[in-house]
Amino acid sequence: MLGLLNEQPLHGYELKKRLSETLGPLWGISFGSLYPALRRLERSGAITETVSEGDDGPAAPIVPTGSVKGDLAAALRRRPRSTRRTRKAYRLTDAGRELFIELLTAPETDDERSFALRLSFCRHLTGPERLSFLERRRTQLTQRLAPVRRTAPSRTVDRYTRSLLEHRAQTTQHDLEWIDELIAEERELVERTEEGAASA
Amino acid sequence: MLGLLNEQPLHGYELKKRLSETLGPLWGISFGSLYPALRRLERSGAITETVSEGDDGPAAPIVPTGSVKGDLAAALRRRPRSTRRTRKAYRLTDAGRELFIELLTAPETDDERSFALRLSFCRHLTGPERLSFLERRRTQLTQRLAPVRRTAPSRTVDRYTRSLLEHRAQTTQHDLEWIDELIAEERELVERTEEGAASA
DNA sequence: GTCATCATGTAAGCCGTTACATGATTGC
DNA sequence: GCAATCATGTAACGGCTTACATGATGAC
Repeated sequence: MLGLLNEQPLHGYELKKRLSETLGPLWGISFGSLYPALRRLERSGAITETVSEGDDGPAAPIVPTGSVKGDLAAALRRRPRSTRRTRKAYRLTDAGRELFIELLTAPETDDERSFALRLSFCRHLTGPERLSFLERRRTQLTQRLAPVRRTAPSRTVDRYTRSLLEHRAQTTQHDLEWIDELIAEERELVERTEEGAASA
Repeated sequence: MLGLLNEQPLHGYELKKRLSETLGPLWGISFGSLYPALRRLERSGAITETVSEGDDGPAAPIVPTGSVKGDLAAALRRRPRSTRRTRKAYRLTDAGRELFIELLTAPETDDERSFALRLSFCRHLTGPERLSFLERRRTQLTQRLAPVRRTAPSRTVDRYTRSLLEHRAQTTQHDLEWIDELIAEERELVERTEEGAASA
C-alpha cells in the first residue's frame, strides 16, 4: 500500500484493484483487511486523507452487453463526472515515505512472498540500496542451500519427500542464478551512473 | 501432526522436533500453536491420549563438553530410564485417520506450502489417490501459466517486477516438468501393481 | 426501477505468534 | 546445587478472512 501511494494518491478500492492485478495471486488482500490497515496507517501518521482534485479516477469500463450498437452508444455517451464525494484518497506523508523505505530494506524474513513484494517495489530505492538488498537475498539463498549439501544421503525420508527436497534445492539454485543476473545488471547500472557523475 | 501420528504415537515435544527437522523451514510451528492444536484434535476425537508403554523415547543426545574422556564416560553411563510420567503421547483414532486422508486429498488451495506438506505425506495414499492428487496439482500449475501468456507485453510494470514475473513463470514451468516426472513414475508403479494383481 | 459496479466500512471468528510460567530429568 | 534440555501449557496480541451492512453512481 505504501508503495503504491508513493507514486500517487489513491483510494482504498483502487488500491486493492491495483494490488490484485499487478501482484496477482502473489499478494492477495481483502477489504476487511485493507480498510482497517488504512486507518492504522493514518493514525500512525504515515498517510493522510487528501482531496482527489482533478483526478476523476480511471474511466469506468464498458461492460459488453452483447449488443454492438448499444455498446457503441454507451461509449459515445461517456463523459467525465463532476464530483465523487464518497471516495477517500490518501497520500503518503514524509514519515510514510520513510517508513516505506525502512520496510523495503528491513532485515528480511527468509520468505518468498516478502522478497517478491519488496522486489516489485525496489525501484523506489537508490542503486546502492537496491544492490545491498539483492545481495542480502543472495546470502539467504546460499545459506538455505548449505544444509542440503551437508546432510548425508538420508534414507529416513520416503521417495516423495526426497524428491521434494531435491526439487526445492534445484529451485533455490535457479533462484540464485537469477539473483546473480539481477546483481550483475544492477552493478552495471551503478557503475554507469558513477561514470556519468565523474565526467560531469 | 496427523501424518506423523499416523505412523506412531508421539508426544507434543517430539512431534515438533520431527516437524522441524524433516519439513525444516518449510513448515514451522510453535509450541503455543502446537499444544492448543493437540487439545482441539483430542476434543474433536481425531486423537486420543495413550500410555507410551515400552517406548522410552529417543536416546538423549550427548552434548559434547570438549572433554573427550568426559563424553565417553557419559556415553557409558547412559541406560534406559524407567518412567517418564510427564509426557503425554497421542495416537490417531479411526476418525483421525479418516480426517487425515480427507485433508490430504481435499480440494487444494493453490499454495506452495500446502502442496509441499501434502506431498511429503502422500505415501499414506493409495496409488490412484496419489495420481489424482498429482494431476490436480498439474492442472493448477497449467492454469497459473495461462494468464502469463495471454498478457500483452505490458510496459506498465518496471523492469524488476517484469523480471520477477518472468522468473516466476520459469519456475512454474520447472515445477510442471517435475510434476510430470512424478506422474510418470507414479503411472509406472500403478501399472506394475495392476499387472501383479492380474497375474496373481 | 433495477441491476451492476464502485466504494467504505464493521463484527465475529480463527489461528498463529511471542512471551511467560512451570516443573521433571540428567550431567557435572 | 546448577545449568541444560525435555516437556507442557496459558495469556495477550495481532492480523487476516468471511460475512454482513450501507450507500452512491451509471446503464438501460
